[in-house]
Amino acid sequence: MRLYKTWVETYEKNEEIHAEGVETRREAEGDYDGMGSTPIPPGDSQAVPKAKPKPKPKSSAPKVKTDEQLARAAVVKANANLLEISQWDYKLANASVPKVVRDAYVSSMETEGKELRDAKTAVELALSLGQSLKESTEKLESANENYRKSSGQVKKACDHSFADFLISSLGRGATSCAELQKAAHASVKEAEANKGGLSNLTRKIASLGNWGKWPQNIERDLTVLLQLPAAPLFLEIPVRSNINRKDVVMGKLPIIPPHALFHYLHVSWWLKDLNSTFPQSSGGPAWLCELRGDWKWSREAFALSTHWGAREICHLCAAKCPAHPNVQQRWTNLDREFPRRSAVNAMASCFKWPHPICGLPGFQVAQIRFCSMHIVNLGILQNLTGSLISLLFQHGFFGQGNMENHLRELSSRFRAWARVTKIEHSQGFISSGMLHMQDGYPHLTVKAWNGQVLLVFLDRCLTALVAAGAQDQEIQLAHLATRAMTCWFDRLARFPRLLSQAQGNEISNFGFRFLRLYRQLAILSVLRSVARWRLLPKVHPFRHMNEDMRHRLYNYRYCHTFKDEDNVGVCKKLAERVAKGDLMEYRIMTRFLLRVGSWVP
DNA sequence: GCAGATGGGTGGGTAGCAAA
DNA sequence: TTTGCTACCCACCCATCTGC
Repeated sequence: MRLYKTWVETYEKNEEIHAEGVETRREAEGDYDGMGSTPIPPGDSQAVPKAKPKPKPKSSAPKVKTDEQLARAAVVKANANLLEISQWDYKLANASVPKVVRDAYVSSMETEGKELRDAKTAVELALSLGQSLKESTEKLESANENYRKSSGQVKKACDHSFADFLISSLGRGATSCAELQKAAHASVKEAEANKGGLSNLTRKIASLGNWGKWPQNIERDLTVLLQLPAAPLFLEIPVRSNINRKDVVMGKLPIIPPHALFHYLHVSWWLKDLNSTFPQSSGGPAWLCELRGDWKWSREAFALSTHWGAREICHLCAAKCPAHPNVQQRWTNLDREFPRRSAVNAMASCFKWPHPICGLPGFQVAQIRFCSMHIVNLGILQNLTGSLISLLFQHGFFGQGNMENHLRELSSRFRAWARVTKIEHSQGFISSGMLHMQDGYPHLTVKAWNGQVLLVFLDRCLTALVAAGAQDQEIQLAHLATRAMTCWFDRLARFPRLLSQAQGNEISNFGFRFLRLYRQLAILSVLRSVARWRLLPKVHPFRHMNEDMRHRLYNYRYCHTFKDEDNVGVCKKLAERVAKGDLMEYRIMTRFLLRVGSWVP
């Protein structure tokens, strides 16, 4: 949090200083009508002092609930208990509880369920007839309490959190199969000595390899116990030869297609036990929520006909390329909220051929998400920082000399600033090779996080430049755009996964403010014939991301691919653990998928 | 005395076969 | 089909040996 506190505190002051001039220019151009019916207020909305809420008078006695309120609470609790009762068979089966014991538990719970249903019916009857609820509510509460007491033992039988922890450790490469069995065996011994309880799954893990007698069989027995989620396919790919690392030979790479894995998690869970009382219409424990990846990956993986270079660039809306005759339809029209595609239109217009994922239950085109890291950090930000450095060089902020000297001075100051502010980064000295020209525009190639930190430093540089009296319009606009983007990153990191409406508005306001200012910078660069502030197609998905955060209230930090790329580290750990034979990749994949196979929600 | 080579022990497996 | 078992492999650790 230290990173963000460094600029948030000073944001309002700077915005107040510069916002007025910028807003006046914007209104004169008349090209911005805000986001739908919600215009972006000049300056920060927090600038308006809020009236202090009046302290509530303390009540002298706790509020007494009415009979009806008590009855409704008891009915809600009974409903939850009845739902839980309907799932015991499924849960016990997944906890590997023997069928005889399972049936006994389920039968016992069904008896409790009958008592609950009768008591609940009595309450509802009294409610409908307008009779006194006191007696029936007490009976229902008593039935709820009885169920709570008697379900305790069944809950214990389903609790295999220790076994899940062990298998999860194995799937992360943190332990070996033999260690897994030893830990489970030790738990069983301790539980027996102290007459404690243990889940059936932990006992089964402890019994692998004939209770550790044959350690070499443990992995085999574990694979049989947990079962692979799906049969893999083998792709033939060119790889370096193991013999001399120079020749290229064809190797077999095992994969499980995502739709096959999803089929296992969503469909086969209830197909494998049709007699289960688990509600079948809801499928297994998994549900398709989002498909994450960068734009290029999504285009190739889902055979999207819409992409940055196509006539229609977006699978979410009908935005057209800049050469389209209708100006309003072009993606460069950053002020416009394009209407989203209907499901039928998306299926007909966006896919070259139907991907198997399209046939999954619950699939929608909008679930193919844009990754904020690739769109912003590795796209817009690289052009923004490149242009900012170019602008600062032009004004001699980093002294005189050639480009190499400028970059060396920038790097020195940046690293010193990061040391003092204790912001971690891995950015070494920036060379001229990293600041290259892309289609004639400056473009800084740095890692995603380093770019984010560098942006904060460049914001500091612009603040100093403005404080020194720089009046140039480009500097003023660049300063505001940079500040808007840093605040956007701040809110992205600060806010939770599910946003409140106020949070959604706040973060999207910063996003739209950035787009508006960046577009003004792009126009200015054309008027001045200076190659800076390139408008990438990625600004269009950036607009969609902000629209989503405002309307759907979902923080885009939770659907970027930072974490997914960390899986490389997990795979590396697993690769170090498994045997290095011809089937090494297959073993890594099966070990990785053990977590999926063992996962019970 | 030190650094590198060597060899045995151990852990964690793989492959395969026969009995239950 | 599952389980018990044998033979074997490989990586790593650690003690010992060897050459400089």
